[in-house]
Amino acid sequence: MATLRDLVTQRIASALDAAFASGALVTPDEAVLLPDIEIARPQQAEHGDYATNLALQLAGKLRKPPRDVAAALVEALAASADDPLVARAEVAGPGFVNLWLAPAHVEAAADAIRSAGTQYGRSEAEHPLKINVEFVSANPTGPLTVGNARGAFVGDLLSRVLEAAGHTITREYYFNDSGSQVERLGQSVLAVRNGQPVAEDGYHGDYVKDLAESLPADVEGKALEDTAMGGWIVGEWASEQIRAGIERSLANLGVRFDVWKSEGSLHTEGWVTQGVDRLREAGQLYEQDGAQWFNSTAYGDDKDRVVYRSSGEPTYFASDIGYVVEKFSRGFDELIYVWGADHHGTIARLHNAAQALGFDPDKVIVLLVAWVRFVVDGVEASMSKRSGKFITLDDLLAEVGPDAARWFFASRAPSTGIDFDIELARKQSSENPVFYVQYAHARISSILRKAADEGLAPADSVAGGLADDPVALGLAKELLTLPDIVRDAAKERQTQAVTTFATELATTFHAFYRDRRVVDKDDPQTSATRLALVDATRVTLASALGLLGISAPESM
RNA sequence: GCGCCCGUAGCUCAGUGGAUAGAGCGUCAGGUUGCGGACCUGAAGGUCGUGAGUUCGAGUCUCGCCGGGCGCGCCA
Repeated sequence: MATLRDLVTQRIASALDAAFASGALVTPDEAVLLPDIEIARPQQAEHGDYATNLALQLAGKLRKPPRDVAAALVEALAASADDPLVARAEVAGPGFVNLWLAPAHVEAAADAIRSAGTQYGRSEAEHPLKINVEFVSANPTGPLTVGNARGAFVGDLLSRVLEAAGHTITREYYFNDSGSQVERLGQSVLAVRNGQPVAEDGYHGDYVKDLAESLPADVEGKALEDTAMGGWIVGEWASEQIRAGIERSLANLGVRFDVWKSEGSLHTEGWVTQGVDRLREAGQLYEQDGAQWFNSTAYGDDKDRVVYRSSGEPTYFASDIGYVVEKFSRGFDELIYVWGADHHGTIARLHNAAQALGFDPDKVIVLLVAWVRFVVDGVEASMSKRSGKFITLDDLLAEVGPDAARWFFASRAPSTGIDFDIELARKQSSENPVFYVQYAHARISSILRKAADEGLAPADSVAGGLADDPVALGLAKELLTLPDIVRDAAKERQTQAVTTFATELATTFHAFYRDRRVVDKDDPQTSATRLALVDATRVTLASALGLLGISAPESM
């Protein structure tokens, strides 16, 4: 389904064709490559509902003053009051063409919002993709911290936006259940259970004590005292307990994963071997000092990378290679990795390996999420699972709730660092803009209840009811931009624009509410139209919030 | 040393190359004989780190510099 911006853009494109056909615009002797038509919503109302800089871009190529080109475009648009889409067009400034939408179109589109319901804002993708989004992927050696959790927010929000833009998403959690850290975890749990001190490089958090207390006398039928493998056995057990706990924490946040993939399974299922074999067949694998190296420098890396150590053990990178092969074997068009910024040094080798494996490296997309620093009383505090000092996702959700937490992360670019002060978060949560938006939704719900009590109902259609009221028309126009906002967000792979939209829409609604009486028994016809408009606003707010996984309360 | 990220109002942050750079919080001054005051109106507050360049037009693109962060392992 075409968005409003699509419709206006198409309209300008046909006007441009008409201008050339009529001779109003003429190309010089040589061929002219026409620019893509871009339109934007101007900041100022007097600049129209949409504006295009097409004439400015075309002027040089056509060797004609920008305002003359703009005038030819306006002429070709031949907009008039009874035009179905564009009611007015004019030349402005250095050569902008400003457009005003036809009220009848706005009214019809506002009606469509209400019939779309919670699906409003979603659109079909021109090229729907099957996308794998891998995120969080924190190893299960301790609860999720606020730092890990940022990836959970970013990954889930991104997935939601991509889904709304018409793509099919698989949410995936990748974890390592077989490394030496698992053994260390097991030894730490055993030490606590046996009343012994935990090794310096072990795990010290309170959760280790909890695990020790719930540790059964034997795991998988193996008594723990009489085996040198106790660390491993207990480690695997503890790791799974923690993984299940992480899954519960994420569920509290409203994040669910379609696939939990362990690194070990990539080996046992043969994907790593298959991937490395393909590199060897491609002639990009060689042996040196007893180790197997990937020829990453051939693709621009600053050094080659070890795949199998001289001990014969595979590296983490070997697993990555196998994982790329495994993921593409499931038919994904794109792989998105949400990684902590500290992993940026490994992006090049991943891309290079994908290319050497015969995949399009542009389909392997790594999004970096900046650090979250843990600040106490304005001073940075260390946060590590080993030391046991950290704020968990559960702590955060207990303090501020999932809605405020989601909004907090959704409204910031993933690439900017965050100093996270839990005291400040607690204090500010009541001032979180999310409540401002939710309040607008609750207020509308209340208005609709009040209207029903008084025997008033929203009109089936607002047709003919908005044109004469600039305040109502302005609100309606704002509702219509959500699908374009969502589509852009998916394209940019960022979600801030959705929170900005929701905040601005709430502001516009509150102003409308101040200036226009909605429930009015003395004027039932106007009241019915306004109730319909307000209901469309409610749907739009609920959609924008729902898109971010945030609730839209009927009262608060 | 090399690479990546960041630098916008007092604070936290938005800002697809476009017209007069915005929001929330904070500060100050106001607003309710009508539908939710978790609201609204107004004011103060900016050399967009800095210097060049590209462009009709730069917070946005390119290069240099300054400041902060993170990487640079046969760790994960």
